[in-house]
Amino acid sequence: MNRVLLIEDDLQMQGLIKEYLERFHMDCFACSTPGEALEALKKERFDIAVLDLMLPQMDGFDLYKEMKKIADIPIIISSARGDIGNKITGFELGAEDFLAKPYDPRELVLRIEAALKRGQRSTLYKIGDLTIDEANRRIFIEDYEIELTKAEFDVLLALIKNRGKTLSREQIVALASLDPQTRRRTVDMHISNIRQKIGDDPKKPKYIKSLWGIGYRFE
Amino acid sequence: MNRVLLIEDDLQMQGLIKEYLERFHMDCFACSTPGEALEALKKERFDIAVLDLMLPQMDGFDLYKEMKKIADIPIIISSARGDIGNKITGFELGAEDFLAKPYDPRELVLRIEAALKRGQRSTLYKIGDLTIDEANRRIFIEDYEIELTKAEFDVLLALIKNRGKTLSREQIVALASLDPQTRRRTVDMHISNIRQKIGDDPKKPKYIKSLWGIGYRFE
DNA sequence: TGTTTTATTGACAATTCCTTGAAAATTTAG
DNA sequence: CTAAATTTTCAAGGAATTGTCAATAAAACA
Repeated sequence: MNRVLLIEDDLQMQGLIKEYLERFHMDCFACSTPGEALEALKKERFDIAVLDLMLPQMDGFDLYKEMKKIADIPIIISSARGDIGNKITGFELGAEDFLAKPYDPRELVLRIEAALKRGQRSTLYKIGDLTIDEANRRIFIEDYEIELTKAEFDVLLALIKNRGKTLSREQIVALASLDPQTRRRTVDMHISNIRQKIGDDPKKPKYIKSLWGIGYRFE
Repeated sequence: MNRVLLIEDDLQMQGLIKEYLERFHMDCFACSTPGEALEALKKERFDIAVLDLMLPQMDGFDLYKEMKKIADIPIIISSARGDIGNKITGFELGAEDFLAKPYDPRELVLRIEAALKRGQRSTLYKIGDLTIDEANRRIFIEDYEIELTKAEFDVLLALIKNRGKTLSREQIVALASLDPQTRRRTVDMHISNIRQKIGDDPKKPKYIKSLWGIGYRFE
């Protein structure tokens, strides 16, 4: 059962939404102040949060940031239309979704469901400075993105998924789903290009080690 | 019967619109000055208002705010195209809908009906200069509307809803609910057209990036 | 119906990537 | 230490992909 943290200062609205969410089999914890929200977030596990930006004690944007620090769950922002104005938008803030008030509770349910479904985030492999986002096919090195070609990405991913294991060139071709006719030298070339792009020196490699006469190994 | 408050200083236009609305079974109260408008709003109930921004005695934006204070009904703003310019858009102000003049009275009728039926307001995606109004299927770039075809809109929306994610052409077809038989090259063509219309250069794209051998990604 | 708009497709150029041979560098074996 | 084997890298050629024009088919519209 999905747990929803609802932050809404209008108590009437709060009750209505909570009722709705529960009718759709969601466990909803509702609160009306930033303090309560942060408290709850520290103590309990939530799958998603719905945050009304117009709160009294604390600026909604600050609360958003505080929440993200405590638990990195998707946050749907709601706000009276027009209040956002020239300021930063919910999306720019990184919100999962954005709803203008007044909204239909049914729509909120749909958006929560969509966000949770979407939120099946792709696997991240983090090794040293490297971060590999599998489904999105993106590579970062210390927060800077590195652009790899299709084959390079597939080779690197195969190595990382089998890190610690020594792979022959033939195995790499198979694991990376390259054209089965790919020659051994071509694999070398891909490795060379990858090393160059991620800044790995073949002589004293941090990531991809060459095993003389055998193949390569990621470590 | 729906009551419409029309604020329009061009008396000829005013008469035309009023006549149209009444033909479509709407009760229309027309006025040509801010004073009359506020007066009417205080005294009578309206379901929706249509406000022409170019009024003499008072700045249209101020009038908009005054009206919202008196009665929080949806307000459709009309304005000579281009007059909005760099300023705040009708949307940012919180307008229910926005019409560039000159407009077809029939379109106004449709939009009023849509606004009333909707009751709740549609989501806006704002990314950089782009604003996408999902329910109204309209796209704005720096407050100017861009016209996309159905397929183009659906493709762009799919990309935006999955921004940051790398999508194959097949995924785009599915996410945009295009004809499942749509060929890969057709997707390219849609992307090309979208890019041209939103002014995105494929060589150094601000919005839609091509991933060689993989697909596209919105960022 | 005829007219206009939109989607699709082929063609071609431009671009990017993969492959390959060979030279240079490195490692291993004798 | 020298020679052979292997890896690394360069650079060029060729293959595949993408961008876009223009023509056509399909669809929407009046």
